[in-house]
Amino acid sequence: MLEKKYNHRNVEQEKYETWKKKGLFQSGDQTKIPFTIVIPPPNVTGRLHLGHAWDTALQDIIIRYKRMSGFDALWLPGMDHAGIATQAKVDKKLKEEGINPRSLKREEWLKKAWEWKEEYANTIYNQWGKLGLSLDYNKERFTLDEGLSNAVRKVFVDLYHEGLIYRGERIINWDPLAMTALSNEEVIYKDIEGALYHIKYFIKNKNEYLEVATTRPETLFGDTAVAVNPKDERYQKYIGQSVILPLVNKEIPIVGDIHADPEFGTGVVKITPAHDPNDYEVGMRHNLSRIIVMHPNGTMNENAGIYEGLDRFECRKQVIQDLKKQNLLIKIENIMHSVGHSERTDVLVEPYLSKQWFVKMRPLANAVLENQKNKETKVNFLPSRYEKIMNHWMEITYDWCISRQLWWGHRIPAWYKGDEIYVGMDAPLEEGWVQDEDVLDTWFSSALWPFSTLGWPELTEDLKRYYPTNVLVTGYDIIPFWVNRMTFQGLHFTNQRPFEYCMIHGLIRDSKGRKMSKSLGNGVDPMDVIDTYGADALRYYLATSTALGTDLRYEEEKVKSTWNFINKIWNASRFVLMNRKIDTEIKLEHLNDSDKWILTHYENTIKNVCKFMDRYEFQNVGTLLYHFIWDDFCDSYIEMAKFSIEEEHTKNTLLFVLIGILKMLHPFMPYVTDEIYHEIKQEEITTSDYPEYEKKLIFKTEEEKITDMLEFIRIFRNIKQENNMGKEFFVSIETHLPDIALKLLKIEDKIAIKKEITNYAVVYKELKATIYYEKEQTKEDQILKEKQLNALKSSIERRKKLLSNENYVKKAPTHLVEEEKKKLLEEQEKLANLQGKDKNEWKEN
RNA sequence: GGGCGUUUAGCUCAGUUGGUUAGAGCAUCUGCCUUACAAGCAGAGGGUCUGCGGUUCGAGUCCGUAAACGCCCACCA
Repeated sequence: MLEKKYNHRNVEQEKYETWKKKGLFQSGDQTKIPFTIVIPPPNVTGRLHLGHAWDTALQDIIIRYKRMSGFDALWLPGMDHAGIATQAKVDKKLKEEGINPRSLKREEWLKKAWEWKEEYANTIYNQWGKLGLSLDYNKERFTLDEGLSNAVRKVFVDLYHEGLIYRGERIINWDPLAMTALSNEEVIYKDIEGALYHIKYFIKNKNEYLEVATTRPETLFGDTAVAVNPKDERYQKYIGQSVILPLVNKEIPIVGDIHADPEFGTGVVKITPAHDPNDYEVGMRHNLSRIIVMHPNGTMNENAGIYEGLDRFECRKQVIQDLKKQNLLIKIENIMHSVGHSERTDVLVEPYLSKQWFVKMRPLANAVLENQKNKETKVNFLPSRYEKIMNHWMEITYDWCISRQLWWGHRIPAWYKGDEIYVGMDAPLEEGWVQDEDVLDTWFSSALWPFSTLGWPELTEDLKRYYPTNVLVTGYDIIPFWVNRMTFQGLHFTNQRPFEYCMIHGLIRDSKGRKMSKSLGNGVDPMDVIDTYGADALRYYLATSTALGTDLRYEEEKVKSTWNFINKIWNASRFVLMNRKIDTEIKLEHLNDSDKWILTHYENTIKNVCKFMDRYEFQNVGTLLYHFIWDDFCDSYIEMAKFSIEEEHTKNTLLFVLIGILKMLHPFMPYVTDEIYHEIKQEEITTSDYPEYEKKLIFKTEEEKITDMLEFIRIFRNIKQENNMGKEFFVSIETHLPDIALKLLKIEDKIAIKKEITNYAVVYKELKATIYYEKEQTKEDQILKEKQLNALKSSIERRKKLLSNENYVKKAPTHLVEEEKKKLLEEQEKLANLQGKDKNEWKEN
């Protein structure tokens, strides 16, 4: 028997290990149709946050539903090595231990990194377990494991030979703290306060100067020209002449280039080809030399002369001071401008000329755009608007910088010998080749995740069976990093979309709508929530509280009320089990009206729940189940069942419906449903069959009868309560009322013959009764009655008007018109009835 | 500059292809310890669905327009 109180800790304890031992999450039943989800591999950088809990809860709900619906469900787990993020954490830890991470040999450092990985992977296993995720651990992968590394090399080598990967010197985004190149996606633009420094660049041999405005004066050591717009009448005459670069006293040309916008600043722009992407282009057009002025760590190099060694921002201060001294600084204009920051380290990104590896994006992106036009083969986004995000990215994307100056990652399979380059799966056999020191962007391997995890490039049984995957679940913030890249790599290498559907959820915010972040300290640890309310409550809350694709404000109150809901289920189950006839099969026979009523509601619930489950609209599922369980099953049916609890049909109906409820709830609340289900059956609910809609359990007539009766009861109670009746009243029943109504209303001993005292009519459809109440009617009572009458009258008026509208009668669906007519008649009768009573009263008074 | 989203009860959110008098949770008010549950039961109050215009017999829902808030992308000397 279930414990008296629902205790989530007791319920959830140790269950997960049992499930795993029993192999409930294993895929592979060849007799079934496969259904696959690959988990978005969490980074091995730390603990899972609420966003992970949400993301994985959604996936677990889908996979459990599919498993119960007869699919060979595979939910493939795994983790991501998370190159730059993990390396930063490992370095930080080493520094805390007093070790300079760069003083270690690569192999030594990697050993430390693997130790870190093991530790954090264990944390994540633990958290997955707490969340109750039905992952098939037999298929688990890690982005750095051998198979996946092989897939990464294969992709690199193939793209290289197809001309879609190349090595070149370009302006890239440089992170001076992590000392690595970044992709565009890893740069976060933030509006910060800055300044536009207006500097005099004197024209050679003249006492004239051009006013150059720049936000980064420290880069002037790399200036190799100044540019003006060739159409700018102010400066045309200077094109071809030279200016003297301040502080450096070097002569550099004045060029005419459309990049200079006459409207912006002074219309004169300094050109620093090695430190700005636009300047790089200008430099190419005018054949300018490229001077790098910084070391990789953001300090100035030898090209900065006396400023060598200074940090870039320190140098900026010095340069400004020195320009001021030489009277070369015209003014400092404070501006707000957006500046790129490194996603991981948050330092200002430095545009930097550097030799890196790139993926040539245009052909790959075009293939995606083409494929999205084909309804049969495209990736379907849920909600569909997110497709535009991907398509837009595909339209504007440019080459992807994939090399990273890190140790933690897939080493680039390129070897150099002098000027020769060799790219291949393995090192060349001859001596003298040196492998590229760099590793690949972590997203390069994640981009292959849906197929590399299934054994690609080998054509394995798993790949054939489970690929393409059915649905990918992730947040909208990950679309550019991951979804887009999986899509083009999947198309290119497997000729198929990597997933049929891409289900997008939002971000978790705090109750004030702010992003959860470490700096704000408003983060919520899902493990704390689980400890307080249980994983079941958290999962149900996360999955059902918001529509697909929109953000979620975390509110503890709501988790708490979900806990109450589970407690309700727990208690209802206790009631059913207490009254259970042991060891009998459930046979739905000799049903009474209320049995038929709940069965009808139950079947309709199944039908609608399945509809919404299939569309992944869990919010709607939540609403349906909540209403059905709490209102219909608990508050209505169980209350009715109490009057026939000794009868077999009642016991059977209770148990039958409870089983279905547990099954429908199971994907959302695996723990508590498992616990209760085991009290009923020996089998596992996880692998049991999902309820199916059965039309033969729909009883329209009885359903209507009980629904009307319940509504009648509600009206009756309302009148009693509104008039503060207490127990001093009598009732005359004027039409047939089911016995159960008398029982529910507790009026079996109050039936009386008509009395000429204060009375109230209770009318609903065919059901009528009059309550006699031995109390003088007060003014308030009369006002109340008047109010009721007026509401009724206006409703009748509304219906009359509607029905007299020819267009409505002609064009609206017939059943609606009929319904209107019926309601009108009912209300008119009710009005007549009420007014009749009123007349009596007024005669009395 | 381009695009997207949101705006519904005090708060957080639902609202299917347009169809009675717009729903839920929490909060509020009233009455109840009724033997599954007081973390509960029974009942109630609370909304000009952001504004304006249009289509329609009928608009929270479709179209146009404006505003507020938020997000994404691009540019930024």
